[in-house]
Parts: sequence; C-alpha cells; structure tokens
Amino acid sequence: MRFSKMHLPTLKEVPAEAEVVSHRLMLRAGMIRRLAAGIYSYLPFGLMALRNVEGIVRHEMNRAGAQEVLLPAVQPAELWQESERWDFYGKELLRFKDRHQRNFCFGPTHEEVITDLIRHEIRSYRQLPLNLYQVQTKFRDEIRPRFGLMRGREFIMKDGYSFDVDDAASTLSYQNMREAYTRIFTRCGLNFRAVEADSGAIGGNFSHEFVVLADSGEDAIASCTKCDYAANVEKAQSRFVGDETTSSAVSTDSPEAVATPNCESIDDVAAFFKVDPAAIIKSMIFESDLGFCMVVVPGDREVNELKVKAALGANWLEVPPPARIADELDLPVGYLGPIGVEIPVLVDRQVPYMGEMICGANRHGYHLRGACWGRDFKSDRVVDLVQVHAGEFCPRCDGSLQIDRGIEVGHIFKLGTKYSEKLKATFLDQDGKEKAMVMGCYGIGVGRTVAAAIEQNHDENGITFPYAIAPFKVALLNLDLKSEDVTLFCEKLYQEFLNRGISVLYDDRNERPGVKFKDADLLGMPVRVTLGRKGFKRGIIEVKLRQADAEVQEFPLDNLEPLWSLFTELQANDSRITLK
RNA sequence: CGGGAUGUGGCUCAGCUUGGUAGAGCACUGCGUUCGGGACGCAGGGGUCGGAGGUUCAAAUCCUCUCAUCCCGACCA
Repeated sequence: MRFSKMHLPTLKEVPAEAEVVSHRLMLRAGMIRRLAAGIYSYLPFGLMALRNVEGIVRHEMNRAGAQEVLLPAVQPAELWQESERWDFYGKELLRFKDRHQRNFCFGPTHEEVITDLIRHEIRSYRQLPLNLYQVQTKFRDEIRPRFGLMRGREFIMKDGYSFDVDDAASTLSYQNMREAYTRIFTRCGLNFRAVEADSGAIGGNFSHEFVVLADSGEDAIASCTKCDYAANVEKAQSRFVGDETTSSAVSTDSPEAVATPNCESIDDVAAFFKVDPAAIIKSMIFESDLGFCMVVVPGDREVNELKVKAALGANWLEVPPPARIADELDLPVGYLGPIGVEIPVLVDRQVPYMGEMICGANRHGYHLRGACWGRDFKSDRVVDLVQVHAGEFCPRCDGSLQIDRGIEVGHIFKLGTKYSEKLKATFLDQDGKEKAMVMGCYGIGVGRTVAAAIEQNHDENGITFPYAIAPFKVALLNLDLKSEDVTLFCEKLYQEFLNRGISVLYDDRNERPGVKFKDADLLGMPVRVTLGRKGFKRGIIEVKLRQADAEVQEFPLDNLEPLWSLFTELQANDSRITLK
C-alpha cells in the first residue's frame, strides 16, 4: 500500500478521551475512532490488525477441528426465556422490539442460538463430537465501557461451542481448546497465562481465563512463584496456616463495650484503640436469595464475594444499603459485630486464631473490646472468605503467591448440560437412550487482543507490533521523492515486496524525512527499510527492526538477498508453534 | 446506579474568577523558501462557545435544567 493513497490519519497530539496507552496509540495510529461510548469505527490500519488476529484464530481453530459458522446477531427473546437468561442476564442485554412488538435482543453471546441450531440437527452420538465457532460483532451494554477497545460495548468476538456425548469427551474438547488458545496467543506474540477463573454469568463448573500480563489490566491474577498454579484473585485460594500462639491469650472474662463515636471504618477504629487493623474484625451484611447473612473477616482483609456466594450456595449476592440494614435488621452499619446477631454468620477461617479482638457492638457509637471466638460468638460456617494477598502460601505446593495485573483476552468454559437440558438438545447414545449433550464454550476478544498486544508492545515512540499481527510487515521510506534514482529504486523495491507477498507500507508522501520516521515509529511496522539520496550514493539501503530497537543495518543495493532472508527468518519464527 | 471531572474551529487547549470585538498552537487551502527525526514565511478558509431556559442594556463568562464524554467502584471477551 502506498501511504499517499491510504486513509491513515495519524495524530501528533493525544486525544483527550484516551487514558491508557493502547487506546491512545490506537487513536494516534489511525486505527479506531469513537462513535459513542464503547462503540468504535475501525479504520483501515486498525482493521488490518484485527484481521490478522482473526486469521490466526481461524487457522488454529480449524487446525483443532472446529468449523466456522456465522449465527445471527439479532436473537428472539423466546430462546432466552427458554434458557431462563432473559431475566437473569440483566441490563447488559440490549433489548428491543420489532414492528410487531415482539421482543428481541442483540446477541451478547450465543449459547442459546447455537444450542437451538444443534438440537434441530443432531440426533445421534455418531454425529458427535462437534465444535463450531464464529467471529462476530457482539453487543453488551456494559455499565462502564472504557479504555477504547479494551472494554467496548460493541466488540468483535470469536465464540466457539463444543458438543460431546459425555463429560469425559467434553473434557477432551476443553483441553483441545486450551491448547489451541495457547497456540493462538503465542502466535500473537503475547506474554500471557492461563488462569483458573470464575465462570460468571455464562455458567458451568470449570473455566480458564487467558490473561495477558499488563499493568493497565483490569484483572488481578495470583500465581505461584514455584509451580504453575495461577488463578484470578476472584477465585484464588491460598494454603492456610493457623497461628495457634495468639489464640490463648485472653485477659478478660467478657468483652467490654467502649464508646467509639464516629468510628465507622476499620481505620477509624484502629486509630481509636491504637491497634493494628488485623486485631479488629470486619463484619459485613450481605443479602442473597437465601436471605441476610453476616460475614466476619479480619480487619486487614477484603471480603471475596464469590467465596461468600459459594459458601452460602446462593444464586446472587449483594451488599444491601445501610438504610435497609437498619430498617429490616435493626443493625447500625459501622458498628456491626457477630455477637448476638440473629442472622446466619459466616466466619473467615483466620478469625478463630485472632485471640482477643475488637468488633462492633451492634449499637450505634460502640465497639466491644476483648471479644473471643468460641466464648462470645460461634459459627459452624468457618471457611475461606477473603481475597488472597501476595506472599501467602500456594495451595498446591510450598511456594508463595504473587499478584499481577492482566487483561483477559480469552475465556474457556465447561458448560456441562446447563443449556442442553434447558433447551432440550439431546441425542440417542449407543444404548438408544436419550441424553443431553455436554457443552463447552470458548471466547476470544479479538479487538481486545489487539489492544493487549499494543499494551504489551510499545515504547515512547509508538507501537512495536509483534510480527504476526502487524498490519504491514515493513515500512519502506523514500526520503528523496525528487531524486529520480531513489524513487525508481524504491518503486522497484516496493514491487518486489508485493511480488513476494510481504505486506508493505510504502511512504511515498511528499513529506520531510522527520515526518516519515515519526510515523513509521508510531505505526510500529516490525521492519523499516529506508532509502535516501545519501544512501543511494553509497550504494546501500538501511534496514532497522522496530521491536528490538536494534542497530541500523546496511545492505548493498545490488544484492538484496540478506533482506529477503531476514523476512524468511521473521516469517519462520512467527509460525513456529510448539506442539505437545 | 453512586462519587469526581470536562464540554470553546478537525485535534490539543487559553479565555470564565471580575459579563462588553472569540483567541493560540497543530491540522487544512494557495504561493514561495526548505528537505536524514514531526521546517519556515506570507496570504486564506473554518467556531449557533454541547443543548434549552433564565438573569442582564449586554452571557463562552452568572443561575437552573438537560445531554454527552472521561476517570474511580459492582459486570465481562
């Protein structure tokens, strides 16, 4: 492509709307433009990067035995009512009516549609397993879209679904996809980890997230420094070592009420008593489909709501507003404690080892000092309820955990029979018995993958695209358009790149050299080939790799074989995938 | 939905406190000079100051409402 003919509006200044690096660079490099919050147009340069990621995804999915389909984006409400997600999915589901006042939604995901398709097509175990995928625009009316393509409302997603005869076969499909995903993100040139995750609204019982490590990521992941254990902090466990030494030191017979005016937070209370927050217990009220409950954790820890939800066996969980707690339970938020409450109390496993502790008195303006586990309050539900901290012990080995930030670019789930039972996607097995298919689902955020790649591959001058997803592999810079010799040679070189199938951006604009260098850096083409009058006189072209910030190499004009072998090498590295 | 902030030529922003001729840089058009890391000169085009209402002789500026966008918390590829 000739730069002079391409719609590639690079920006010198950073648009005010962009905060994170990838968003800024994607705007500056003329890849995307915002239409509305979380809704973006893809410009040619950006679309090329997306298509490259899609290409890798398709190649690896097909190699893994999946087949591409394309399902409708607009879906009838009936299907969602059948799966009972019409109500469950909430406001993220964009709903609308057609001219006959029938309810529809714009698909945020396609379990219903694919299951509906399959239930009409598959009758026999002989037709299984089956793995279908698509690459398509999704819409989720996110509460807070942000960071450009990182969390858009409209976004391009690869979603795939597997159908198997039983759980064992489904596990094979899952592992097959896990390997395919590993190849995909490796080929995209990303530094990522596959981590254990919560399965969220999609449901099911087993899932992994593929997380690209980046400080700007929205997710926190805990991983072991020694073994390969890695999990989203939402899900992460740590091995508990109770410290018995503190549990016996009891100096009083019963807790003592102390007036603590205006001490409604742990920090206030810690300052008031001049103790460490770890000596205070944090008591919180949660409401779920099973009613109210109190959750008690050490004052220096954060409650992990997913663990609470799991411990309760609840379908949903939320923190009720203080007014509701006051009205319905007659408890003062800010002065809550586990002693004497009538609702179920869940206690974090560390609490019994805290010895004498301070807790709320359930009376406005008062706390209790010298409260003891066992003597003053008890619960038969003592479990792990807090978020892991860095430095805690790995649940699998004797290593410790570290916390990193990351961007979730892929997520794979074992769904079980959740959808196939609801939608009656059944088949006859070898015994002639009717069974529900066992499903899995597998997503990749295509735009987010591009954003994550930029997040991980940039420097102060711009993007440093990994070779595989770079829209152009090479930037060819003609520094002296007016020099016939130089231009003639550049034109020849340009044609040669095209002949060899190496995608090239030929900067033939009537611009000063500085502009061309700046744009080449910003746009991040992996290889930069420069020819100017000076070089031509000396009989050389200059070649520089963008990513390594390498030295400029000089190749003779009359022998470009070293240049071509450089590309052969880059191409080979790109597609060399480690297979088990 | 809470909390914080911002809306002024295509982009980045000043002007607002203390009401009185809408400004700068970049970008754009023309001409000339430049030409190896975002050049310079001259001459141009382009703005209902997010929108509505109000106060006032007079509103970008003060007041009310509204819309949009961004950032911090619950959702997720």
